[in-house]
Amino acid sequence: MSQNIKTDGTSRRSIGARQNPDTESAILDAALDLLLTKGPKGLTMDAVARKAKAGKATIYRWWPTRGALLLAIYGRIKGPHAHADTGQLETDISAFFDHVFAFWQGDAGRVFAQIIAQAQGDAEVAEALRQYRCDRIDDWLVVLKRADARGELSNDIAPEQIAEVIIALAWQHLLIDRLDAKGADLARIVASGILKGR
Amino acid sequence: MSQNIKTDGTSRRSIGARQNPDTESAILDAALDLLLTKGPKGLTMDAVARKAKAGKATIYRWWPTRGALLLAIYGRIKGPHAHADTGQLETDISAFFDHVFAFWQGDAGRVFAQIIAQAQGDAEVAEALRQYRCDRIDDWLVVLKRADARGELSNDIAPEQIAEVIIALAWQHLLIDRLDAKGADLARIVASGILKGR
DNA sequence: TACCTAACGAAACGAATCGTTCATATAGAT
DNA sequence: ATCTATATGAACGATTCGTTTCGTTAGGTA
Repeated sequence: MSQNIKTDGTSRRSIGARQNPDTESAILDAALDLLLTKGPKGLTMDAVARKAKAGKATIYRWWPTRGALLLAIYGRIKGPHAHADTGQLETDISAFFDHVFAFWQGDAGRVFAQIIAQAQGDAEVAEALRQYRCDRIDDWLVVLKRADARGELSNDIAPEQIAEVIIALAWQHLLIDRLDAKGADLARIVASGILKGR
Repeated sequence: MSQNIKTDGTSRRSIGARQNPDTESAILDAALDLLLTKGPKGLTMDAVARKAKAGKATIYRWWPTRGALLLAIYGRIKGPHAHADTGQLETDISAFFDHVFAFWQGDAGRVFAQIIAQAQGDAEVAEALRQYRCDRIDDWLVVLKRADARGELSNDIAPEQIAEVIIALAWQHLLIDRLDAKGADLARIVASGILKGR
């Protein structure tokens, strides 16, 4: 029996038959703050609703699962994925590592790590992560095509594989909290390989 | 008020003032089975206790957290980490990828992925994972020392970095469910690099 | 032999979270 | 003016959490 609906004007109200942007902001802000301050176990639907002063029904209407909420949070904080074009592949790679590590040292790193974690048991998040990774690989293919036009690439390695190695190294450093690595060190080994001579 | 203690003899009982190995086995078996069949969300303390016909107090006594339980499960199913010695570094690396991917395609892969996931919010698991990774790097340093003695290694890449790249690639394929990759393809790019010439 | 101690299964506890449902309000759309 | 869709607080039953208590079992010690 619910009969006491406050009409004091301080709470957000419906703005009609459409999503209230203020409500969306409040919910995602609350979710991000809870994740960063209380950790992944603090990101509960109840806590988000309390902090955002929203109804759980509203949250479940737009983000039916914890995974959907995580993806929305990351989509809100991630910026564009601009790759430097230094004219040389190795320095492009080095710049990428430095840039992404700096980005991840802010809020985004913890959020993205949680998405990877959530993907290990949530098919929806796993698929979204797979797609996101493919997009980032495509970004690299552009850079690699430029490098190939300059004659930098070895002929017997597929560009997709090169991109996968770069991404694997980036994820690894995120997952084990080693975002202080030097991009140049990582770029050198990727570019030159480990064998003496060719 | 608990007053009905079954004494039918079918349940495990205390074997005195020491841990009952049968109880340990039953609990870890139940936990592993739940993780594999019901997924990470199915691995609850209550469910483990029910399936193992054990008291929750017993579980919490030996494995106070979910993370501790995960680590115990993995410790129970992982085998020794023997590295092939083919006389050539690239084929050693290739054999490693094929071996670990085959191993992870069994139960161990899902368990290890869950450990990585749990580490993104559980300091105890994170520390255990970090230590485990260091041990695997040390394994590789032995292999790399052999390769260096054969004159295979480039001088300007630290062996630790080589091992880190190999492990990063292995984790990446586990986390995105790409354990069907060919070890030879991964080994080639690690060994030879991507640049034309040296 | 007679205690002491610790592990064990079972049950129950309060707290927290889950996902859902309900009634009521709000306001755009028709 | 009516219809439709959204936003909200409140409450629900179910589940899990971590802890505690109880009675039982058996090794260790004196």
